Amino acid sequence: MQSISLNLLPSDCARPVDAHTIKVACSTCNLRELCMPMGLSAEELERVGEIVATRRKVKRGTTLFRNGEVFSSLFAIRTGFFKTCVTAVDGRDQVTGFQMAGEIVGLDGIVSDRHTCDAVALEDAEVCVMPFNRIGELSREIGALQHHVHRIMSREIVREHGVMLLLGSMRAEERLAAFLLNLVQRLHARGFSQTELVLRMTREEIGSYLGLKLETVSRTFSKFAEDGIVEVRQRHLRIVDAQALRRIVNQQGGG
Amino acid sequence: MQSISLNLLPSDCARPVDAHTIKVACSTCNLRELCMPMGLSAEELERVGEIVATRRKVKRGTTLFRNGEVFSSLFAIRTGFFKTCVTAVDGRDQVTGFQMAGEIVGLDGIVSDRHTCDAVALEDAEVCVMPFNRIGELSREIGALQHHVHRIMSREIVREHGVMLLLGSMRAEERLAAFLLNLVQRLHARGFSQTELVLRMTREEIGSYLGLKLETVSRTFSKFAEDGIVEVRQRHLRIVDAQALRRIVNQQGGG
DNA sequence: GCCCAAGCTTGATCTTCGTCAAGTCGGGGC
DNA sequence: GCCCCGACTTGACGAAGATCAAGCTTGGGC
Repeated sequence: MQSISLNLLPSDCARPVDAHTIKVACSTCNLRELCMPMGLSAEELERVGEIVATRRKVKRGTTLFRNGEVFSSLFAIRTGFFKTCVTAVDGRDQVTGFQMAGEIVGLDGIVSDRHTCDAVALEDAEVCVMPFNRIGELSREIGALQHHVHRIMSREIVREHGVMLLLGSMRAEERLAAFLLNLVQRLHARGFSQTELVLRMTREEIGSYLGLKLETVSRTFSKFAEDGIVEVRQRHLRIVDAQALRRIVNQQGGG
Repeated sequence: MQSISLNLLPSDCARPVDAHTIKVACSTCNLRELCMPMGLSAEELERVGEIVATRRKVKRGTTLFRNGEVFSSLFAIRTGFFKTCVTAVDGRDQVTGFQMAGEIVGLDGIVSDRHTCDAVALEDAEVCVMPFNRIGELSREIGALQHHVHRIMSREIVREHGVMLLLGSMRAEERLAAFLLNLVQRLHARGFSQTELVLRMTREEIGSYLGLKLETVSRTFSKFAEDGIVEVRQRHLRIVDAQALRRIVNQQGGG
């Protein structure tokens, strides 16, 4: 099975990169179609590429940003895997999403100029730092970029609607099935297997995201394994019967 | 359940309004500070006001837009009260929010040029129709408008994070307490009482939003009433002890 | 290669909320 | 003013998942 790259990192974790380097990097980046607007002229593509001010490496277990920190940039994930989570005043916290290469984090910070959640690397990662004022300036000139930014934010809103549906009306098996299908679909879109994956997060983190306790996540994995739907060995997962997962998600909650 | 209405509208429900009328309306609208960016020059304010192409009345029980319909405009609520809800393939649906005067609906449609949820008026309502391409054009020229649009979308993302926390980690009493505090706070910001309100939605709709069944919502209201925290008479609510509600929300889920 | 702690699994029991059922209330239409 | 239906309340019971507890697995650090 293909593992998501492990970026063994040198110590320079936030080095500036000159524009030329970035231009080349963006236009040759295989994540281009995930991060960048489509249908740009060569000149526009070059200018949009210059949005990326720096790269930043984030070690596993450390935060890219934290609740309360000043917001100044959005981040495009180049490599690695993140979770974002919000924390209530009483200390409870809730994983609000898992993000992988090509996805954008930091949108939560725009409204109040401060981040309102934490972004934690679940494996060593690298992100492109995109100063938000630079995005603003350039999207005033390049319509496709402006629309792209709007689409990214709207997509996040729609994704969260889906999570609300999941949390509000699905049972444990349905939630986990939906989660696995979503994860494997996104990995597949990045060239990974449709059937095998390595979970980068703990049972507890999955549980937090799905509104379940870690024991319930574990038991549900075991149930799926018994039923021959998946094979589970710790964080290594093989989806044996994706159709069964789809049936589980689409069946009415009531039975 | 409401019948599926096809917007059989009286003819004055989507009437164009000339720019002068709108300019006057927007600049005198007491919702201005909710809808419009702050810190604009008089000239900018006038131009931003021209975004509103038409007004549209939406009768109680009918939809402003529906899942699958082509997206072309955002809507600013002038009067009335809406719910938005998403529907799963199996027919389950989930209320994703309740919107009141000064709030913006339709952001879900940007990503795919189609709406992905329904917006239903819970009381007779009127909205300002703001064609999205016009917003795009003008925000290229007026930086404050551009930032305003970004902030509105980011605010929605952050709001949904809060709902995810609620759905993922709170118990029934905490959910309802958080819901009531949020509702009364938003009403208060619009000049209504801090302690009395009329619920525009059914117990079932509250339950859908909070991931609870209507019986649980009803029982929890009764419990709050027994404890002297609120007075409930059908949809009329008086909050007697807001501090108690805050304590309920902030207490750890575990006890 | 070994050790250890973090993460995971599994079982037993308890709690919360959902389900089903049987009323009651109240506002809109006549 | 009365009727009726949709909305709401309340009770009894059951099921899903939480909690508590005990033991297992494994991979990362030495």
